[in-house]
Order: sequence, then C-alpha cells, then structure tokens
Amino acid sequence: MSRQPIAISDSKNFYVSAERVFDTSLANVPVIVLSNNDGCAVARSDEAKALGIKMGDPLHLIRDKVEAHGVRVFSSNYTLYADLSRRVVDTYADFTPHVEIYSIDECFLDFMGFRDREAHARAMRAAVRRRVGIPIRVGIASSKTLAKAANELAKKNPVFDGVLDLMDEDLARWLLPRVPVGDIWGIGRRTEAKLKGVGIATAAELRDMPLRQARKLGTVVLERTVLELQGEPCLSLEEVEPQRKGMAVTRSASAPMTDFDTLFQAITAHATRAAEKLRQHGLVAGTLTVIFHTNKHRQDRPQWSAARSTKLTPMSSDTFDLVDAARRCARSGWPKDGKPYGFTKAGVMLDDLLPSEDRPRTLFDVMRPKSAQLMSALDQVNDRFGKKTLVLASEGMKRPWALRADHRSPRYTTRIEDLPVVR
DNA sequence: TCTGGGGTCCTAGGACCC
DNA sequence: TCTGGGGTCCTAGGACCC
Repeated sequence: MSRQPIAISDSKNFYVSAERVFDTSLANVPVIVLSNNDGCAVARSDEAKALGIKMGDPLHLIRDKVEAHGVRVFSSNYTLYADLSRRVVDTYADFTPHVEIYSIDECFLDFMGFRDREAHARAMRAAVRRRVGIPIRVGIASSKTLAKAANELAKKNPVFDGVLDLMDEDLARWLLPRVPVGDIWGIGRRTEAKLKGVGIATAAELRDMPLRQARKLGTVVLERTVLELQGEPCLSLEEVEPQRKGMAVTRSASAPMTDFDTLFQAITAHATRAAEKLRQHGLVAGTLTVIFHTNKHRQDRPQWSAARSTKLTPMSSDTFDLVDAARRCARSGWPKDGKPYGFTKAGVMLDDLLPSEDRPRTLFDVMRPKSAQLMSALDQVNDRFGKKTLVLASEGMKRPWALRADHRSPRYTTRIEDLPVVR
C-alpha cells in the first residue's frame, strides 16, 4: 500500500505578518491584531506572545502590558488579509497541482510525486517569502491529521526550520509519543479530558487506541482521528469549495441592552448587514434565526437566551423583508413578563442558502434547498402524468417515483401555486 | 465598563409513518 | 387494541475549528 503524501502549509501569525508586509517598523517589536469589535487579541507576534499575551485576551485586561512594552495594536483589516491570502495561494499553485484552501491562512497541498519533498517545501517557502512577504510553515505526512501534527511540530521546534516531513516512519515513531494529545487536530478541551480519564495523554497513545473504544468515547469523528494518526487517510483533499450552508452576523453590545427598543435597533442593523452579505455572495436564504444572550461572563447571574426562527419566501432576501422577519422573531423572543437584566449579544443567522440564480419558482424549493434532485423527479412525474397532480414529497426517498403525500409537513401545502395539482 | 465572530459536523430523542 | 420492525424528519445541543 503506497502512502500518499499530503502537506499543510500555514502562515505564521498571519494577521500580524500581513500588517508587517506593509509597515517595516513592525519588525521585531510586539504586535497584536484585535477581533472585529476591538475586543480581544486574535493574532500576536512572537514578541507579544513572549510578553504572555494569550490568544483571545481581552484588551482591557492587558492594557497595562500593552502600554508598558509599547505593544503595537491594530484593528483587523480583513480586506487586506484576504488579498494577501490569495497571493499566497497563487504561489502554492506553482508548486502543486492540487490545493485545498482550508482557512484564510492554511492550505492542504498534494505533495505526491516529488522526489525530495523537504526541498520542495523549502523552495515553496522561499517563494512565498519573496513574492508575498509572509513566512510559512509546512508539515507533510500521509494523512491530514498527521500533516497537521507535523506542521504543529515544525511551528514549535526551531530545529526543523519551518518544514517537517513525517513520511519518515522512524521520525514519526519517535515524535508522536512526545506530542500531547490535546495538540492533535480535532481534540478539543472536552475530548482531551475524556481521553486523559482513560489514560491517553499523547498522540501515540491515541493512535494505538482501539477503534471501538474511540467510537464509544467520542463519536465517529474521534474514530476517524485515530485512523488518520495510523496513517490511514479518512479525509481527502477537497479542491472544490463546497457551497456554504449558512451565514451569521452577530455582535456583542458594548453596553447591556435592557429594553426592547435597543435590542430592536441591534437586530435591525444585523439583519440589514446579513442581507448585504447575502446579495454580495449571490445567495438566497431559506431560514432566518434571531438570537440574543445575556452576558456569559457573568456566571454569578442567571443566564438567559432566546432563539427564534422563521421560514423565508423567495422574496425575503430583499433587505426590508429580512429586517421585517428578524423583527418579528426578536419580538416573539423577548420575555413577556420578567424583565431581563440585559442582553449583551445579538445576532441574525441565515441558513439553507442557495445561489440566487437558482432562485426557485416555488416556496418548496426555498425551504428544501437540497431538493434539486427531488424537483427534477417531480418534473418528470408531471411530464408523465400531466400537470394536474399535487405531489407532496419528502426528501430522502430512495425511489424518485415513489412520491407520496406527506401530511406531516403541512407547510409544503401552503403556497405551491406554481406546483401542478391533481387529486 | 470593557471580555470575538463565523463556521461545520455529529448525536440523541421525539414525532410520525407504513 | 396490541405488537413490532423499519424507516424519515426535525430540533436542540455538544464539540470542535480558525
């Protein structure tokens, strides 16, 4: 069985590196980039990390440190980062025929067929540095999870100088017992704790865990991680970006919202922004959800939250309709009696997205965006039996001809004028 | 006082159907 | 009315990721 090498390349402290591309005075000094609301640090230079500034540290808690050490502080500039990210990917494309963009600063790369993988990775690294000005690190292995681990090791140990090829089995055998299990891709805080409970603390121990036990302790996801650590790829390189399924606009409020009008304003703004995003991406949405939450950091107070959803019609992607639907949801979620002591987070989420050029002819399509196949089956039925049949159908039916009435979903019957009817 | 935002995937369990 | 297998659909919530 031949093992196919897969690489993951990531940019070092990406947002900070991006800022440094355009401002040379930032070299070798502590720099941080803040989250959307300027609330907390989401990227730190090595110098900032050395000062003890952690990922997600709220700015107001590190203010003293920032001032004492002259840390340079930036609001995030996603337009800039997206542009640099694209240029990095373009450079990767010169070094491999297959690239999967995983996040704004990470790509999986097909490294099959290169005689000297490490030299190839180093050449790629030099090219990105020269053309874009961003430092990258590369991990190579026979599965994505192992490649991620290699990348992590290359990141932490200067001795590897930014490139680590774990296809070398002796090296892998020596390194994996030294990798904490919590550093493995897919193992978060909860799973790490559970694993420690059964005596598994390192990547090597996780690799050797019985599959059945993994499945039981976690889910199929953990089982896959174990297989991937064994060098058996379960996650393939996905070159085509999948259609995104949902989008959200959420914000923390700077002051608690204690009355309905304030919340109303926030929801209105978020819904407006969501409509803009929707049009920008050329999508329509099938479902809208409004959420709001009390301050999760105040564990001394009772927590309260609400979420309300509504189905949308094809026309609802227009701003006014979205805003209107969002307001209705907010109204029904707002507590009738007891006055809450204030909400600090509000958001609007849109789900069941589909491209607007496929803007459906019926309500049905919008509600069931995954039903393209079913719709074509319906068309076939109609062609065959004439345009007088009302066909109600559920998704997931094995044989497209075996369509049946589904009284469980009365909403399908509400406004299907465009669907042909027979009884 | 201030403590991010935007995603995906998986499971459990109830309701319902034939 | 009871029994039962074999399904689907939907939602809430957990967990993880960048």
